[in-house]
Amino acid sequence: MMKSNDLVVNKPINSAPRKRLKREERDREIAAAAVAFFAEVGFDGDTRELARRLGVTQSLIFRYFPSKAALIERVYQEVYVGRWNPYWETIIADRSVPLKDRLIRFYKDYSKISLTYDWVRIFMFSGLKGEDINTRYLKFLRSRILEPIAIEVRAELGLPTIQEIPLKESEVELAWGINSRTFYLGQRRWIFNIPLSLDIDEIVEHTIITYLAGAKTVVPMLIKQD
Amino acid sequence: MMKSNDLVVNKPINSAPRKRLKREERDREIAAAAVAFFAEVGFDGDTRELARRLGVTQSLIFRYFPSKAALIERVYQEVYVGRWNPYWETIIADRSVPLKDRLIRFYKDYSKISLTYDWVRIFMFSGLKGEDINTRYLKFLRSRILEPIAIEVRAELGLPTIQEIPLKESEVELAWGINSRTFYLGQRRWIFNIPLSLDIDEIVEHTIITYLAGAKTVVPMLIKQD
DNA sequence: TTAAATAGTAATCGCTTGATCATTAGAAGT
DNA sequence: ACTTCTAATGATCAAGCGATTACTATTTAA
Repeated sequence: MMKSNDLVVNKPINSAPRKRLKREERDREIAAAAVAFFAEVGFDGDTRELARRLGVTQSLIFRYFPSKAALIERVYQEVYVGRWNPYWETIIADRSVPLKDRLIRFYKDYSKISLTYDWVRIFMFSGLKGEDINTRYLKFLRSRILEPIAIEVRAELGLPTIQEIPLKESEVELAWGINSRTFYLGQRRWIFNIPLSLDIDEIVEHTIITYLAGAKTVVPMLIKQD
Repeated sequence: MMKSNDLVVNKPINSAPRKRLKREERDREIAAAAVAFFAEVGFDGDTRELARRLGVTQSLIFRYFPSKAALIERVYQEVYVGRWNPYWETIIADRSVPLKDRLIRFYKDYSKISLTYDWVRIFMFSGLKGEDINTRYLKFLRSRILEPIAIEVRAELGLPTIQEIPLKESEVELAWGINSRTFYLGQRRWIFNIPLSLDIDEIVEHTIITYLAGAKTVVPMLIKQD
């Protein structure tokens, strides 16, 4: 809702001297501002307000992006594609390190990206909007991270390999638990506004320990079932 | 976005004979439709579309609710307040039943409410909108469910009571784990559109077993720390 | 110094949307 | 059947918003 003393016009508030940036630089500036802006107010946020925050006219945005939808698409690229670190996938599989340490290391690092204000909120806003990029991202996460974790747990517990007994859905489901646990931290912090009294790193450690303890009890049962 | 063949007028599509309901009945009908509608499209959904789904004119909505904000407030009441079952709180504390069974029983029942399409999505939409009702709800949940669970775990494991050693933040944090785990199921199903291949009841059981196994390992450590 | 190229602006269009109000019509009481 | 009450309608307003276009100002190259 607007306050009555806000004046909505089509130009930036500070009539500072017109700044002329190179096309690529302005492009990045708009994209970055769009990520922050849409993360805050959602994708229904209007382009005039975004322009105001950039100190630029609203029409300029449409000289860089053909439509608001295209701008939003760019935001997805920045957040989903641009922040994935392929090295993560190798951490999980490195059996020269104890599994517990691998998991803790990965999740601490992954949390630094995926538990930021922008990431958490963009992820939820786009999900609620029905964008299939979320679905694709989660499928990617499953195949690159969760299934590998479930496989490593088998090895850790001296259980049959997936060649002998294929991975059960419920084993992957158990691994989702870590992910859901940490992501929920981000939601509490950045969506529900409940400050976390404990350090995230500390919670990650407890989560991994809890997961491994649970897996030790549950996984042997799971793979015996039909 | 509108499709060009949609015709937006200010009257219901089927010009069926005008139906005249009692004030209270229409009130409930609008509120129920608003829950379903806003759960689907978010709170930026427009009142004309809501009216169309009700088979009623848009102006009628404003004869029952003074503003859209008031209608949304009503939606919160329906979802947050109207669906809480006070009996849940007694299940947790009933020591005549094994803790594992109590937890499974509660979470299976709670899931039936809080993992519905409407509930999950309204919860996220209102959270992202910055409504403090989410914060209040989660504080309520913490005091009525999570802290009691942490207390019961102490008793189950034969550990000191909270009179002897006050409840640690990290013990409550561990209990959040169950909740985050199950809520994430709802999000995967109703927001990210990933169908769950396993029965929710089954996942709840695994989650409780995993939690209790983890608690057995972790909680004794936690309460020894400063 | 001048002209071409282009980053940026100001104004405006057309449609959407919350909200209002005078009017219409279905039901209840007599 | 007639009157009264009020649920529901239809038209309309004003503000908001995505998008377009003619114009302006700043670089860059000749």
